[in-house]
Amino acid sequence: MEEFPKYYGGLETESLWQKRWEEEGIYRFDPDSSKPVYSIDTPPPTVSGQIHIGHVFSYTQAEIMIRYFRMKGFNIFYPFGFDDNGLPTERFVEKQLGVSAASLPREEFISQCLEISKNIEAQFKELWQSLGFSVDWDQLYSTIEPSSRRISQRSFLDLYKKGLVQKKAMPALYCPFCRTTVAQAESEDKEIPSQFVDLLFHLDDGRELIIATTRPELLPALVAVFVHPDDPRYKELHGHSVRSPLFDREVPLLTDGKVDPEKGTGAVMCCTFGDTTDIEWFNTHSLPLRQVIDGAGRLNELAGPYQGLKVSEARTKIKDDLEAAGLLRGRKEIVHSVNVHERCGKEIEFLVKDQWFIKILDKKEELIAQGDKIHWFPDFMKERYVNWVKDLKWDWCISRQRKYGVPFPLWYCKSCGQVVLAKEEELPVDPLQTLPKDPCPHCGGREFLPEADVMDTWATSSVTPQINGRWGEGDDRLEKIFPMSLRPQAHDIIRTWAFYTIVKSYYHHGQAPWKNIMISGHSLAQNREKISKSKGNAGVTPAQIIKNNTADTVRYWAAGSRLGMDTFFSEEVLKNGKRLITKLWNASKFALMNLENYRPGTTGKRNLIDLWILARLDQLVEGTTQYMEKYEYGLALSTLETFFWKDLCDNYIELVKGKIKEGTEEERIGSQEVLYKVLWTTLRLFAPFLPHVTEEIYSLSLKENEKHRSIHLAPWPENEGFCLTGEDEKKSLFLLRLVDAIRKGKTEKKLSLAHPIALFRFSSPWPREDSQIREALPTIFSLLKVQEEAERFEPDYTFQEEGLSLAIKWGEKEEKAPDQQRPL
RNA sequence: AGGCGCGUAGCUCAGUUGGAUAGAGCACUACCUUGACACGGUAGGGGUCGGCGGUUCAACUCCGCCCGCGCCUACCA
Repeated sequence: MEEFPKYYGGLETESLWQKRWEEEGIYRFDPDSSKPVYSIDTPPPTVSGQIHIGHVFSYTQAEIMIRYFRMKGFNIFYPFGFDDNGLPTERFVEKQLGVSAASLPREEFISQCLEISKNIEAQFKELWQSLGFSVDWDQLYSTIEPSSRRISQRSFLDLYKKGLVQKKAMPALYCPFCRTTVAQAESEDKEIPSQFVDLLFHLDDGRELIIATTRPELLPALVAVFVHPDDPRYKELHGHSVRSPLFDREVPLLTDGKVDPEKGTGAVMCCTFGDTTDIEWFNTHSLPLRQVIDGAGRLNELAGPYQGLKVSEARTKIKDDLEAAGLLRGRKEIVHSVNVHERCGKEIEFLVKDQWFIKILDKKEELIAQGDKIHWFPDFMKERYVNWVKDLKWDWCISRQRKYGVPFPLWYCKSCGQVVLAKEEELPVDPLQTLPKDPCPHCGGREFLPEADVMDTWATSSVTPQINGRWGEGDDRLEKIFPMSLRPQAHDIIRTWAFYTIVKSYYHHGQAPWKNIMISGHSLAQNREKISKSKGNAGVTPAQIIKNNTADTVRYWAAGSRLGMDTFFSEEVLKNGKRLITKLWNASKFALMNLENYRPGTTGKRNLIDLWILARLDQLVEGTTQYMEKYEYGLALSTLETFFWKDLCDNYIELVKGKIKEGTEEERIGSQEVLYKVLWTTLRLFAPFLPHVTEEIYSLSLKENEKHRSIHLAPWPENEGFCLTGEDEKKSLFLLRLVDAIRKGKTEKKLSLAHPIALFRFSSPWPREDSQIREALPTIFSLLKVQEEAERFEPDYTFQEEGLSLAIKWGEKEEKAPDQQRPL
């Protein structure tokens, strides 16, 4: 056994172990192993800015579980990846460089993206390593690398051949600022101040009609006016037409039950398009299309004199002109919530564009059924998935009018206009760079137009199981790892990563991508708000927090709440973690001191105290294992912590000291064997949570005997069937009560726990000469300095409760020699 | 407005299928340097379990309504 240092090395020790784990490759996936495979589909973080403590919270919880499964004997496939293409990365790079993508040539912009991504990815990897993550870094992937692009394009071709993706012109969410369409998942709500204005319209017979709107700039896009069919105010107007102010266009007055008579004046403008209701009416009432906003967010020729103005400029100008013409009858300041693009915060418009859509709306039932086949932890998170799918209003639009991303593998034939797909062997292909080798299969044409859009970033990051499984790349990796065992992620991305990945796996393979999904909560900022890049409330960086506290301490914090629950970042909890690590170090050090003359494997005589801790240990193994099986790492840890601190340190280790020092050889070996077993088991139970300190203790002590290369490759402890029942159990608990009672006596009399007890007697429900109790007494007397048991004496202190009474005569405290006193 | 979750000691959180005086850590009080650990130990104070009603022999736990907070979705006339 090596020398056990007085103090634990903390950060330095951690980085040494991180390096050794990596060098020795102990977390590598072994494709030839006969163990059952456990594969993890880790969400590739988006390269779009700095990582914050919330990411650490979520990823650490998963990592703890993965360490558990490794110890349970699984062959772990734990890859890591980065999602480094698409709009999020583009926006990030634009910000970093202070340029817009449009102002740079495509090639140059892409090479800038790649360079900046590489830097960020290096930082990510360093951070994960500094937390001791047991990732197999040989499996590292990025969603922009050629094989990922190929698989992403293969995914598109497969969907195309199955008729699950189609190009169609229909209203889509469009961000004029980013100049691209976006998916429903990329829009979010934002409270924005606005003005509700009353406009004066005239009916065809000259009567007046007031309509309230927040978007007067859409007047040139007016296609109808709606009222509620039962609204008495407007009953007589049914069938008439309405003339719009300023633009002098005549549109029909129609009725629809969706109109809320309470809102505004109960009469509504329907423009193409102001909101989702407009789209609905456009479809249900077959209205004409009048699109006045262009891709740059400016009004077009349909707006007449307002052509070229931005939406916001046009809004002001049109209001001013209406006012001047006496057609604006009222203004009301309001704050309303508006759909904005999550990446830039700018208002989203609905524009009709020719876009590629993956079919969702007519597959909702099947997609919900797939979600149902996955085990969700915690189970209620499934509701969020189901609700999201149920409420979807759009098919999944995957066209992005951007530069950096995976291109569509197709061209359009110039003569017949048909789609010409790339061939499997050409992938990955950039249609802007190359042309089809063969003539158009539809008409034999030889000239082609490339599809210039790129795919939505999620079109790529939704195929992570396929990327990890090298789908279609000519080996059997996919069969080995798919469906993947676990998807770990936070609850905010159920609607994106989880949803899209389920869609893709179901469409490609007819099954859900994972067996289990664990959904973690968020780490909240001090004011109970979600931490997010846009709010800038992330606080201290994770790297700094680890530096200040060690990785094991940060992991302890991350494990400190139940799965799925949001938690605060808390210095307090970090402090507790540090205390635990120190205690673990000290307790191990002391246990090992007491094991110095013990030969592992030998057995001796056990007393009731030994049997009690073994029984508690089995309960602990049972309890923590059950919690881990339910992904309740937090409950497992707190059970473990309570056992370690209360049962092991405060009681067993204290009690066993005397027996090991003063007992017979048989007694000594009996307790040493138990102590060894308890220490080894406890360390392994702590290992997934505190991988560094447990590895360090293990390597300094038990490794010599246990022989596993790392504690993390040792098996998770099993229940060995120890338990105390009947009288044995009652007697063991009695002995612990006896210890408590004596401690209480000393404390009440304000004496040191080491204060000698000159004379002592006690009574129990068992005969005086009960051998099991007798055997355990020297241990207790040694700890509490009981010098002599006596029948008759005048006590200084007595204590009595059900089944236990005792009497004590205090002894004289020995003065310590000055040289024995602890130096300051 | 709908969905999901949360509301337990001053703070951070446990309390698994309803069952005796509701738990832990921090903080607080008193005492104790005990042979690993004062980043320790022993004892103690502190809670109308968000509110109201219901089911039950029994409710922190189940049901209904309400209040507060968070997240997701909807609401742009």
